[in-house]
Amino acid sequence: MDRDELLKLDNQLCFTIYACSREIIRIYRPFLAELGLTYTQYVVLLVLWEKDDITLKELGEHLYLDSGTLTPLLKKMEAAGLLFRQRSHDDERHIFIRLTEQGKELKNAAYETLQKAFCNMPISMEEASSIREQLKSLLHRLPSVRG
Amino acid sequence: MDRDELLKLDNQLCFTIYACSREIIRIYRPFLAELGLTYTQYVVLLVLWEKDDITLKELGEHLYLDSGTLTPLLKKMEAAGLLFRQRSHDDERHIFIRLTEQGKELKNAAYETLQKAFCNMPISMEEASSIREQLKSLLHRLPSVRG
DNA sequence: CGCAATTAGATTGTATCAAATCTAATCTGT
DNA sequence: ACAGATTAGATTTGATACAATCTAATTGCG
Repeated sequence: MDRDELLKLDNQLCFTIYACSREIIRIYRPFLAELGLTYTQYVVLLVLWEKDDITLKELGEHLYLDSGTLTPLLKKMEAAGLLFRQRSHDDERHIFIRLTEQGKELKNAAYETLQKAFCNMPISMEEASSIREQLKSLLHRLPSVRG
Repeated sequence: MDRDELLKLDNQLCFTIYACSREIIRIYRPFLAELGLTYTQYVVLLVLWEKDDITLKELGEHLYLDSGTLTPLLKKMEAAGLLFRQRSHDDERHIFIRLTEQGKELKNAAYETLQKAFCNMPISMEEASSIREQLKSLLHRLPSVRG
């Protein structure tokens, strides 16, 4: 590909993914607002609903986020009554994150809300699934700072 | 799909795109730093290298970004000597963005740098192109605040 | 043991993003 | 002409992201 072609916005996979990410989150935003959640708070809960009582580090590995992002986010969610942050007795360097009852309860409302949000997405389950698997394959191949 | 399946992080197209976006930008970051650019500054230049002398609004339409993001970004790039911001004489509500010679020059270095960056991506041109077209198709179907 | 290296998390500073609001300029219908 | 609606940008505020740096705790090894 020549210079001008390679540098066209339209030919950039990275930009397409970047733009898609922001536009999809924009669509989710009003639905998540009904739950009182931001998008990042929502994905934190997705992890905890699957596996509760994990360390901040493990949470960050699932989400590809570091402590600089998670620490203030989790403090806000703790203040909102969604979860607890508790240092490990064995090794005080670890912080364990546990859902409150309220945090666990929210899963039901989230399920209803997310179904509505998905209906607003002009894409079939099959197409979504196909693109998702292709991107997951790419994501797992990418060199990571987390090894 | 039942409740637990639907709410699994692994089954979320939106999260996969969101994580991919950040991880790819992370890979680009050190390469762009060689050019003295952040990722957002780089995509602004991609647009201007294709079509110079456009309004802030048109720039925002290409990038899916609004003035709240672009105004401070463009002021920083103006201060860095990459572009000029100039109000239209005909309609002073419009700001035209024009590259400086330095801004135009940077395209050559960016081409070299981006080739290097792409070599670091564990993906073939064909696969990248295929995923890109699928995501562009989705992106163009999404309802937009910009109509 | 005792010290260097490692590790987890917190903090700080910079750079996005986006919703809401504001100002100035232009357009529209009568 | 002119009031009301629309439009383009700027500003403000709040929420991420992330690199770099710091602190405290733990581990590895001679």
